[in-house]
Amino acid sequence: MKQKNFTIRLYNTLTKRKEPLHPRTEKVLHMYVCGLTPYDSMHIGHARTFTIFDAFRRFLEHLGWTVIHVQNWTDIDDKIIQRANEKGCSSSELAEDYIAEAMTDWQNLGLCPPHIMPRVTDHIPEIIQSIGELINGGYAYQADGDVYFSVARYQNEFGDYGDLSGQNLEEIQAGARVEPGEHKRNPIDFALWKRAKEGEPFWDSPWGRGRPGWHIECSVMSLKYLGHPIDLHGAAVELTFPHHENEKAQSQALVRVQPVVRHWMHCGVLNVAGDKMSKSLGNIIPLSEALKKSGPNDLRLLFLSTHYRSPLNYTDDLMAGARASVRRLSEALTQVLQVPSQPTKEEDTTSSKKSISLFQLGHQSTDLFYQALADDFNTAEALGYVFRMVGGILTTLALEREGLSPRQKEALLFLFGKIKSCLTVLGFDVDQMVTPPVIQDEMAQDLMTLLIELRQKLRAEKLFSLADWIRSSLGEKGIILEDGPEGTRWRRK
RNA sequence: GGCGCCGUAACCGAGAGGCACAGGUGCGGGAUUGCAAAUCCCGAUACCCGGGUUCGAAUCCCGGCGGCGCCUCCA
Repeated sequence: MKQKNFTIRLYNTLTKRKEPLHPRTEKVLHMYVCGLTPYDSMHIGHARTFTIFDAFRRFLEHLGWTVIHVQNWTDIDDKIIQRANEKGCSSSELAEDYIAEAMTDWQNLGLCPPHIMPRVTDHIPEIIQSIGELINGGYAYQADGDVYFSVARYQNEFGDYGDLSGQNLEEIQAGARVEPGEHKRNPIDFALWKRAKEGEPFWDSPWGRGRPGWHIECSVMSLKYLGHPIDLHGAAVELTFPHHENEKAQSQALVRVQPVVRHWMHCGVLNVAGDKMSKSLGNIIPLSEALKKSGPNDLRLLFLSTHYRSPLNYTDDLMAGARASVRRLSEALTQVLQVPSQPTKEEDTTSSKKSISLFQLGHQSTDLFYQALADDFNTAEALGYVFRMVGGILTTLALEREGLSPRQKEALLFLFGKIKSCLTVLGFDVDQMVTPPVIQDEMAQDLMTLLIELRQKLRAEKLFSLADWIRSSLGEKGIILEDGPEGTRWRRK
């Protein structure tokens, strides 16, 4: 698979079209993804966004690309300061705590760590230097300890402000506001440097004590680690304006390359039962909370079963559906693992034909799988092809109860390999799907085994009411027993 | 109000001129099962509305209606 040469087409927010992904060096993608502002726990909306970029990265890597993945921590900002004040700790303590927590969540979700995760507070000198350059270039001005970016001045020279978010200057102008205490020449100008108020954390700068504005950190850090033009810049759509529009203007003013980002990839937001997650609605679902009920595979399936640009409306039913889908995958894969030890029957014309069509199913579905991903990363369609292979396996196994021919066995194992490979490309943990559940506590594990054996003995004695009582009692504890031909297995509900 | 996205079965969700075989979840019937579960088979239900273009429209165009996002807090 590594030698496959696909043209990868991806919707570009800047041009509003699907375009071939053209990195500046062939098969090397410089990818910057806007990361978290660590002022609170990571929630499932973040998880969706990061899962999408994680899967996209794995897809490219699987095709033999090198992806240089940079994702920042915006570890100083107004929300962090406010939160730290509420909690009575310092901004950096607060940020570090949430960064540590997010890294754990990140791992639990099964995400590849980005190669570089720069913190804003580690880049203050670079940021100050860049702001200085913008002032020298005439793109920025000081006002009472603040430094603002002059959109009008930028627009004069580059003429593309508003292109990314699809707005013209008048429209932006109409909506622009000036906060009390700001000294902008023009309401659409935005802060590069904010003067520190009483009690706020600060860094010394040529313009006095303060901290970076919201957008400059991404310009500075993306350029520092990725150079330019940056091949792909990603985040959720809601960052398109103002964040990315402003970031793009600053970066272009800094390096005078247009476009400084070749491809903007934005994914849709996640809503909860129709509403945007917000503190006032109290409907924020922390990732750690979601991971208590569902495994990383379940969440990943949920996120990838909708096209990345569509909004995703999270509900418990939908989550349960995703969990059931993963169970179907596990079921099929687990069953194939038992194929080698199943009785073999003689090869004949029929079994040979059947195995050929299974091989075809595998080849064709895998092909379509990659094509779907190459066409604007359509994971929803791609997963459909995986499930076609799953159907092929389960149907064959159900139909050939009395035995499989050698070639049929081969074909099933071939499908297993294809499914595993496809799922791995998207970042699923296939090993976890085929691993029976374990109990960490050894004693508890022994008791469980004992209970199952006891129940088997009761069933052998036809003491079904007792056996059923054990099963339903365990059911109340969230443990489901399944009696199959190979014995009884258990799983968590 | 401006800009953008969207409307496909009970639900989720692909498809973008050529028969609605996507796929998943759920539901009904059957097989299997001591009974369940799991699995298999069969089944039901869908292209928001109205015009237009076309031999042919879910798909393209126009107009409605409805929903969502952004419009300086946002992943």
